[in-house]
Amino acid sequence: MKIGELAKKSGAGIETIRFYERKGLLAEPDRMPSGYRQYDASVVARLQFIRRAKELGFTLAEIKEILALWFDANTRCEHVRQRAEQKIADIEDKVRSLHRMKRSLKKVISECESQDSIDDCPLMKGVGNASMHGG
Amino acid sequence: MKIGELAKKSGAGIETIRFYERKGLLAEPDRMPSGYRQYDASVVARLQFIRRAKELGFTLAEIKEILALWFDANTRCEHVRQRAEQKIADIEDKVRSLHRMKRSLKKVISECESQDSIDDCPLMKGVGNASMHGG
DNA sequence: ATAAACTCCGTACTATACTACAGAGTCAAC
DNA sequence: GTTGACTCTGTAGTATAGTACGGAGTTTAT
Repeated sequence: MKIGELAKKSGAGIETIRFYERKGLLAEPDRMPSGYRQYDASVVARLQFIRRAKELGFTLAEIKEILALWFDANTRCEHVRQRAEQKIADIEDKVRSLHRMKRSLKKVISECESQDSIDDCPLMKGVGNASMHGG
Repeated sequence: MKIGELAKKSGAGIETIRFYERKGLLAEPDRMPSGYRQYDASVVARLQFIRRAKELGFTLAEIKEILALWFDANTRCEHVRQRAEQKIADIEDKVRSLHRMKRSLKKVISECESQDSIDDCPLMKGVGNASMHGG
């Protein structure tokens, strides 16, 4: 498939795809005789993974690392394992924080109904109560 | 406390604190007669919350919204509830994706040991196997 | 009193992650 | 066989989120 179709299927822009290639997040694809880039279907999933990982707060540099883990696994096993375990720890950390945020937001909702005090949120413990209403 | 102490306690830079003020993530603080900004302890937690939320992939604009939820709760209840529920749904989505990533990374580790095939990852289903080894 | 450290405001610079040209070549349909 | 859509490379511009001055005034320690 050509770059335009890949862009459509993955939801990324054409320029973004070429940008990722320059940055090493996508391998340099085969070229047609004309010089046009030629992609196979797997790149769609790879681009969607990149997008999702970005939404989760990973930088392109980190995503590049994570992607590499899948393809280095056979080659430099022990080193890769350590990096993968570090990434898992990072992820578990993020999950815990998200759970805390979620619980706090639920509290907001229930207090919205009961008009109780609002500042016993674990993350937001007294998070500054200056007037932001309308900033 | 003055801005320098706040910076030290929160881990944010002085310039960053002023930047957040300009962006409306922090309320304009009281001033001393000299014009120096005067903060109370609660702002430390607020800044730490901002940092964590950033690591979780929220933009400053989103963080501003989330922060507002805690202080708008009394005023525009029903509207706030809906926004809070949307944020919770976003968060649950992020958590699910992180769990998937984690499971995939664990698989990498176990396959690292067993040398099995690597591409039955839910997110990474055949995520492009062009040679990235050394990019 | 005076030096060192801190703060003020405004502007300019940086890094990351795109996004948009310009000017040329290629392919697909009529 | 030409029009229009697509692609190429390279460079330049944008948005977000800071970060770093410059030149001034303020506070603290000696």
